[in-house]
Amino acid sequence: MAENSENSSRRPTIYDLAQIAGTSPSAVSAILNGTWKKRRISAKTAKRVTQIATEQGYAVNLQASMLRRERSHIIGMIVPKYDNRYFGAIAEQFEAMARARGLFPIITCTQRDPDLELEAAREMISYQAEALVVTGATDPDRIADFCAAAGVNAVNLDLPGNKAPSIVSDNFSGARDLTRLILTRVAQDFGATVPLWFIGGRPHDHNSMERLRGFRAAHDEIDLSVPKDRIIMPGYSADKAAAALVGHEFPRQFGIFVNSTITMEGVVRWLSNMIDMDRVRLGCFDWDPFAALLPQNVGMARQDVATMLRRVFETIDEKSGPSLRIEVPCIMQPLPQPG
Amino acid sequence: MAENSENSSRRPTIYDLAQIAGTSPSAVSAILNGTWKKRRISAKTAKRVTQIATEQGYAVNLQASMLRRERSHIIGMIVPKYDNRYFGAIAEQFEAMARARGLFPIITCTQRDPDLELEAAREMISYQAEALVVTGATDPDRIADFCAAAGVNAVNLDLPGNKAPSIVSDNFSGARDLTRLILTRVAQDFGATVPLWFIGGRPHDHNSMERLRGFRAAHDEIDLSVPKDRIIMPGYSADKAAAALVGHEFPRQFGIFVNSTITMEGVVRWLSNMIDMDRVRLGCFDWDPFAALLPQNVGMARQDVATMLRRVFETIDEKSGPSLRIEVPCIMQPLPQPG
DNA sequence: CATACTTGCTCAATCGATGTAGCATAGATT
DNA sequence: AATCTATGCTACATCGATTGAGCAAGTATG
Repeated sequence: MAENSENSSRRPTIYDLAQIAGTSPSAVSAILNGTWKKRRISAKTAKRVTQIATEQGYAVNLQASMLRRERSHIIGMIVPKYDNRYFGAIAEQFEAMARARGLFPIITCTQRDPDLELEAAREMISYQAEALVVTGATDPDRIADFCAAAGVNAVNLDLPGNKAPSIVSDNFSGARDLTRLILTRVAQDFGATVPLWFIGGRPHDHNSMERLRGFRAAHDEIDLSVPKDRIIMPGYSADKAAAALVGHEFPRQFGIFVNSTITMEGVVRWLSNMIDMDRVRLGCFDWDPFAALLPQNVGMARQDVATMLRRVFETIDEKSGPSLRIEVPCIMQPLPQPG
Repeated sequence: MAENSENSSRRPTIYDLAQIAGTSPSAVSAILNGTWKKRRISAKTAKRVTQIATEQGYAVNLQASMLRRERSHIIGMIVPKYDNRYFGAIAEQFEAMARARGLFPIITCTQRDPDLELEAAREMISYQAEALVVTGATDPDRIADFCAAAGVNAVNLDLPGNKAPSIVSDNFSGARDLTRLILTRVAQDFGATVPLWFIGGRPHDHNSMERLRGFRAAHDEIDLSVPKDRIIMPGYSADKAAAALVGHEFPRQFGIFVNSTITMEGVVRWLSNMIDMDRVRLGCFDWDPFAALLPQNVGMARQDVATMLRRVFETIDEKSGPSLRIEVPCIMQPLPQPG
């Protein structure tokens, strides 16, 4: 319908519309941004200009508008990957919540590359983002420093930092509860109270450390000690997990704590080469709908994305200090025995 | 490190830097955007200004820069969801490819809401996006019209339209090949050459129609006719698929064509309530790493995201007409029998 | 009839970066 | 000495939208 009549090459501006309507650019601007009543423009003129704007396929130049207004309403988010449900849910819900607050969300996926993370932050600041949510950054403090220098509000999500407020899952409690569940199910199904294996993650990664602490706490509660060689931390990737498992000896029946859904892919791949897959019970930190359907899976610690994001927006609104650290409990999803 | 010394409230501009450095804003601009050699600014001045810019935590105001330059280098993408690997891969690879071409990618997730789709397109155009990739839109033509009126290049991805060039998977061939594979495996494992069930999708959705055509073609090849009640299209969602399956009667052994990974979730949920899950063989259009590990799954038709996106960028560069329709073959991933 | 108020607009400065045109000085060439 | 060239900058208009200030014409009030 909307037809850019003659000079179809360039986008129309308020000056073009003003010329066509026989009014001033100021009037057009006021009409199109809704301040026309306050500025005492007649309804008749308003209607005419609006009509012309539609005909010409006009869209404000937000570059110019924001330059003048000195408010961008842009909120940026940095995400490492889109390859699991957790970050997918974060991105999706962040967008919806930002929009609901009248903000324009910009999300960038930085592939866990520290330089790309900084580059993305710099770009978002250049686009006049008013706040930045830094999710799962490998080096959150560098980004926070950079934001602070530019006077932009930053919040860490998922991985904590020291230079900006941080919202993270309660990895300790989540891992402890999940470990308890796996221990219980191993005891029930295999009739043995024995230490579990821990697979995935990096030994110096904050989240892995907290989860390992929870894993240990659940064992300590029932006076089990975990042999060192049962902690296998070759990174999160599926390939590394699968490779690491191949080199290990396992008893006839055993339980595994899987540190992420990505790691879980590797574990399941390895598992599928077993003759008897019923030898294993496992639980996974984080949630995936297919992983939830695996018969060996006794439960998943699902991170509470909605609550975390609510805290993120609160933190931004309150302009909290860098010492703030909020831990959001995970939602335990015990899985029923199939069949 | 970078410390915004006194007036930490507002971001420094080239005028602030010029004042501190004792030069003109023009010089600062030239130095910071790299054109200073051409403009015969001395290396000494350049070094000094760069230093000051870093100290002050300066970042260009791209709003102002783009307004002046009249080129934004922004490329927008509209995506329906982030809840499966296909759209996750699209978003991730689109970002990487856009960046590699010196463009700034903006992605928005529109939740399959036609109004939100149009709203997002309008917003991206207002941000001076130079091109728009419209992925899986419910109403691509409305968006294409809108883009055309604003003089913005649009390309449809995944779902085709008539008002802009479209890049889609070759759903027909992918579905036909997948159907062949399931039929073969059903024959091998169950010793019977019988028509399959088709589950998921909407009867008037382009992709579903094409896949159903492929499904039928593979049956026709071997002179099998598909009874009407074996085509179950209650939408893509997992819940609807699970609910639809519950009401059906199935023989002792049978095969299913699953129309998407989301649908697959519902199918597997339903499956997990079966006493004997080995009664079924299934194949799924689209790919998911966990779904690939299910023992009943004989293969997946993985959409070739990298190739599709390459075609998208080519199409944008060549400013192709609305009649262009490119079909990209799927990658068949037959799955080995586990154990 | 003069003054005040209302209505319906227009003018012009402004946001920050860019780039063309041009100016001043130093050194080289005729 | 006069001209030319190179070097190293500065001045200013510009991109499009916004907004405080203000103007002109009409209506109401004293």
